[in-house]
Amino acid sequence: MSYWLVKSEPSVWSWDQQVAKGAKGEAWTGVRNYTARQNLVAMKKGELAFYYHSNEGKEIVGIAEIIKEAYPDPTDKTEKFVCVDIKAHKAFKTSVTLVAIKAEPKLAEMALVKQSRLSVQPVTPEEWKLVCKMGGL
DNA sequence: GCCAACGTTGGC
DNA sequence: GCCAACGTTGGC
Repeated sequence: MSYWLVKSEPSVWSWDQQVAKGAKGEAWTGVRNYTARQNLVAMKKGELAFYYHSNEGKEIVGIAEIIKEAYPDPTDKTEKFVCVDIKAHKAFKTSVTLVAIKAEPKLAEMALVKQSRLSVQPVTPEEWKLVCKMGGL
């Protein structure tokens, strides 16, 4: 069981829109980076991912679940990249801001802090537990 | 809106 | 296959 973190600009696709899709979920398309692609491919059905809002908010707002493993991204004309389907799993009671993450020494190694540009990242079990706690879950 | 960090492209 | 130029992301 691996844990992940996916990023979205709320102006493009927000948590609320994801929630509105319900159990059916939505294709997580638009990844055009090979490191992120590798992470997408490694995702297994049923695994969980933090849902992070970049630019606006800069906070983790909830948890999504992978409901379909990697397949070719229909929005990619070059046919090199893949996407997965995810659905909203659980909202945080309180969102965990980037500021709060940076203020927590145990989270200093998070990819979110170290590789801020990577849009699909792995999260360690320790980080997962702590961030869930900070989010009120 | 600026700029640093980083990924990608293309000429050699 | 290196590396300079360029484009993009995302925090501030």
